[in-house]
Amino acid sequence: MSESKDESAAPNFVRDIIADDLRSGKHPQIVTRFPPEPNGYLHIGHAKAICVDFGLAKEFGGRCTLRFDDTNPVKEETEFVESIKEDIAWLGFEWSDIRFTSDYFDQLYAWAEDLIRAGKAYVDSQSAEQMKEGRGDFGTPGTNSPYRDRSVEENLDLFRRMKAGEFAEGAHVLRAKIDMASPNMNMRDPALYRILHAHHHRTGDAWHIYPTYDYAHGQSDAIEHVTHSLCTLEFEAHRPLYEWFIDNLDVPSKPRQIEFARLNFTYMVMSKRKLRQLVEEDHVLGWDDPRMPTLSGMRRRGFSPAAIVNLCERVGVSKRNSQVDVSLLEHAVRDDLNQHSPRHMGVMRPLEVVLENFPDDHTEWFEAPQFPGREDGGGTRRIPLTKVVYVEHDDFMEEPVKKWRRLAPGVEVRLRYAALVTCKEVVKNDVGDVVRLVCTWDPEAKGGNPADGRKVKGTIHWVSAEHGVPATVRNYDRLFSVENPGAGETNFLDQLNPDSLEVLEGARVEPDLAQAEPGTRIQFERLGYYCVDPDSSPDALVINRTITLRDSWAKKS
RNA sequence: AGGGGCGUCGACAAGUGGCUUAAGUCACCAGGUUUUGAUCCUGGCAUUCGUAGGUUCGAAUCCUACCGCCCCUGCCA
Repeated sequence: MSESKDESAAPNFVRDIIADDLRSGKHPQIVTRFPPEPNGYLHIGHAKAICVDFGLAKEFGGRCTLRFDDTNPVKEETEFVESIKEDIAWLGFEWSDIRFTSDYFDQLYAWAEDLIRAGKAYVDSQSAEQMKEGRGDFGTPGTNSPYRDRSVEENLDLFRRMKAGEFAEGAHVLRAKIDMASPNMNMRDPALYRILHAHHHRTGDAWHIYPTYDYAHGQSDAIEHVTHSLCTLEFEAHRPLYEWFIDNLDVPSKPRQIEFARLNFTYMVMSKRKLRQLVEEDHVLGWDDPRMPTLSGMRRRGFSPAAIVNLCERVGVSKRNSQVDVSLLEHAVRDDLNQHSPRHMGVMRPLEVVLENFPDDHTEWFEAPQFPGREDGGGTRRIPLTKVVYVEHDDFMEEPVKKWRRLAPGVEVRLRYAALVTCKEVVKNDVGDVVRLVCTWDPEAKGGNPADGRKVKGTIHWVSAEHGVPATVRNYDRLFSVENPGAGETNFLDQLNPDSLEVLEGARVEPDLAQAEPGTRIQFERLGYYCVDPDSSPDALVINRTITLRDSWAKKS
């Protein structure tokens, strides 16, 4: 059991730390937490954090709590709480508890008074601008606030009145009394509480002061007995402060903060600001637009949770700022979909083919495996062949290039699983477009196996004109056309890929797809992986292309 | 400028003084199988670990200096 786990789990420094702590007996069991701020949708970057936080807890038999970091009522909404829960569950993880930092507001407040009584916090009445000036610079130490030496009594009185709502926003702020000359800016008397007369999504109007992230996070971890508080690199400089609170307060446990690099991909933007801009300025159709790197977008696109979890394991955990090649994501998606998506045929741009020697009004049925690669075929589906079929327009070339293995005048190809046909005639319209092919079929080669054993190189997909079901297919491609959207002086919006969405209204697909439920993931053979969109209905199929199959032929040409 | 991090193949990433004349994955290249030009299989792909010195019988791993990149001056998280 543990051996197979070791094989799949690549070593990383966080795993090492946890394993050491467990081995040494520092902790009998580990506790982690995933602490999203409920102010937006989760994206693929969060998926990595989820895999690390929940995944490591699961792997080592510990627990992970889901804690909404709701210390800023002006930015947070309940709507996001639900979508975050849905996304985590979709990825397959279970939280041991759901908590909110706001659950701890009373305790946090009590600790703040403790700090004041210990002479380690004070109410500053400077303006934000004055505080900024007093903070100094990277090179120069800050200066103490003129309010820094207020008495404990005065501080307590002021702080309580802040809490009671007696002051305007910005009038006062509670600060830790640490060191205005610290080379670490975070230690120059950081703010603990600010006055905010805002309605909180959970505590309503009960509070007029709210704790800052720095003041709330570590203590919340301590309350939950978190052993390993895993976060991203930008919090590294906050760790001394995190520890200062833990050391100066009577907290129930001593969590350890460990930072690791966030996940970035080529051809993507991940910042909340940019994602919001894409949605609000209508560059995409919403937060769950299949081109978005949000988990809801990827879900709608057809990415499977297993693919995303596998990807995170492949990417690993380190402290290096890095940007992962999207091809790694694409590989993870194809790898999982290849194993789990039943095969079907669908013609994106239909070209009519008439089998002239095929009996009129006749339907020939064939059985085709759902998973041709598997030994047992993974089950079968039935597909009808009729006199008129559609093939992919791209699969015909009047003047074939060298090494062409598809339809062309005089050439014989296989209609996958069904027949061998030879192109006899090309019919064009007034402007010279090919509108129809007249072919013959070999009645002796049912299923596509020639009686004489002759080699037929090309196999193409097709759909019966009579039985095929019309569908709208939405082909998605990467949202940006450059590896680093917005790098340097450029505006990322100028680098949107104009072809990120292509809508095909006239596709025809196998009849057994007519009743497919939204969310159904399939492969259209020779094309790619697809997923039935939520917009789909039995009389108006809408299918999203998740990702194409690899195509070494297209690459060559 | 001060502080905190990080630099191993095109992209991720193992490795923490000898079993490494540096794992694995993606990408890429070359073959094979194939009723998906898919999958699958095989082979190739860093004499070198940011650079320069040093310690050592022996260094990607230790020391020194230098170079580069990222983060930090919100009453955001």
